[in-house]
Amino acid sequence: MKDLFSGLKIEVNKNLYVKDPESSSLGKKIIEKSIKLINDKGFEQFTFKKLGAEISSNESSVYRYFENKHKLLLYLTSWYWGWKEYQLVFGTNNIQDPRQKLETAINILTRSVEKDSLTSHIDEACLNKVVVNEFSKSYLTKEVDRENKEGFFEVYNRLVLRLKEMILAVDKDYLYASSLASTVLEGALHQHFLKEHFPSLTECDNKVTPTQYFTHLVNTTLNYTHNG
Amino acid sequence: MKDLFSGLKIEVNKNLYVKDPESSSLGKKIIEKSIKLINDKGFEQFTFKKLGAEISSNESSVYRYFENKHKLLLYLTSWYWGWKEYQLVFGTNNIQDPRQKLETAINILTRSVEKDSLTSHIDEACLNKVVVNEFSKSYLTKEVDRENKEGFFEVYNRLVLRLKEMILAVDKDYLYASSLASTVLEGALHQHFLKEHFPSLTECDNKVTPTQYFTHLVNTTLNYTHNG
DNA sequence: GCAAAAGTGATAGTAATACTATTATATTTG
DNA sequence: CAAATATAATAGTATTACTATCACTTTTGC
Repeated sequence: MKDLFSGLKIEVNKNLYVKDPESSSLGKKIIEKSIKLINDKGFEQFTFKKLGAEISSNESSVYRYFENKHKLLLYLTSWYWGWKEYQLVFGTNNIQDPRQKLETAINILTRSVEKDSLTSHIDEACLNKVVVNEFSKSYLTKEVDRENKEGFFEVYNRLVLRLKEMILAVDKDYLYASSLASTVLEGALHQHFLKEHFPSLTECDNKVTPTQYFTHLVNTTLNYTHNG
Repeated sequence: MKDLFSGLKIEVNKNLYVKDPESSSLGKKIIEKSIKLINDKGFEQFTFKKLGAEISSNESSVYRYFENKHKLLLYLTSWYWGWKEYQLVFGTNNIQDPRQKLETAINILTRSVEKDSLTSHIDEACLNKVVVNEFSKSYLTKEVDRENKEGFFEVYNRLVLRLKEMILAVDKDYLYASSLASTVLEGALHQHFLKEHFPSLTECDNKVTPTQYFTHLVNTTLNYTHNG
């Protein structure tokens, strides 16, 4: 995986940051430590002051990179979805059979993230936990429409559309391809969360994965023979 | 609907409030106006000070009913799920055919909420919007395990279990009944949200409902003929 | 090699939030 | 009608989410 991606920069919307954190070592430290700190404390208890201490600097330095913690969260989650998008595109592009392609896509998009480091400063497994716990908070806001217009959710939108196209390639008559695609992406985060905190609300555990569940769900739904 | 429920009190966990808001007219006003205010401003911008002004009282009065706004949100969402549970139980209890029963359940749990007032002070349609936008924030916290142990999510847990049982009644060999049940409940909120803010990520709109999508999804999945 | 520019770290300050505490007044109830 | 309880108002604290300023350091461009 590493070789495929080395030297590759994941693009996020430029309005999410004041100064590109990838452009300096302090910026990279901000990204690295913010992921750990949000994972440790939760987004509500995470502050730029605490982050400043963590990077042996202070609040004001962080503000030079990000306007506020909401934008930082949008940056981190956009990066995550961009990273998933690369995995999806490279992982499926040489598969001819639509059914096989879709199954691979679902695997990539719903599996747990192992330590598999594309970049030295981003711990993808930790970022995955942050996404599971905090991604919803990035769009469940009163500013969502304006921010969506500004392109802050562009990567995520594109990812759902890619999955939708793969669903339609398997069954062009399926009526709910977008909804199913968004259900798989969002639902996978949710099942991973339930696994940890509400085990009675899911079959997923150490042995059963969200990937198995969603693969079965999509397969049975698209196998259904339509009338006429 | 009204007749069935009149005089019925929806039970929520007693540790969610300091003083039962149903026990006084000020308490009812707190519930009534908090729903509207959270819906207007979003949970992050909602404060007890603003709520105090709204009920022509002040902050300190609100604190006598609820420890903090997080507990108030838990109270409101628990009430909502309790209300849904009554609809589910009364709406399905005389249906014999498991398939028909499940279809009715999905309809009740995924449909949009119309003005249909069980209580004078709770606007269920408005509360439904609050649940769509804010419910996730009530459990995506670092305190979720402790609070779950305390029973703060009891009603929701029970609702998923009820739906799970109905799924198993249709197909006792289906391997992912809990996951499917939690997907339907959570996914319905999500599809309603997408309909409003990310229309390209869902087929749901004025004509297609989340209910149709989930009914189709569950039907096709449980219609699938197993090998052996 | 040096001056200018840019980046960083530290401190101070503001308005708002999320409370706690106290007290006076109003209302309920035994 | 007195005692208990509920409410309203005010004040105060620590923290948050910033903005502004300034000194110091590092980078860079000629």
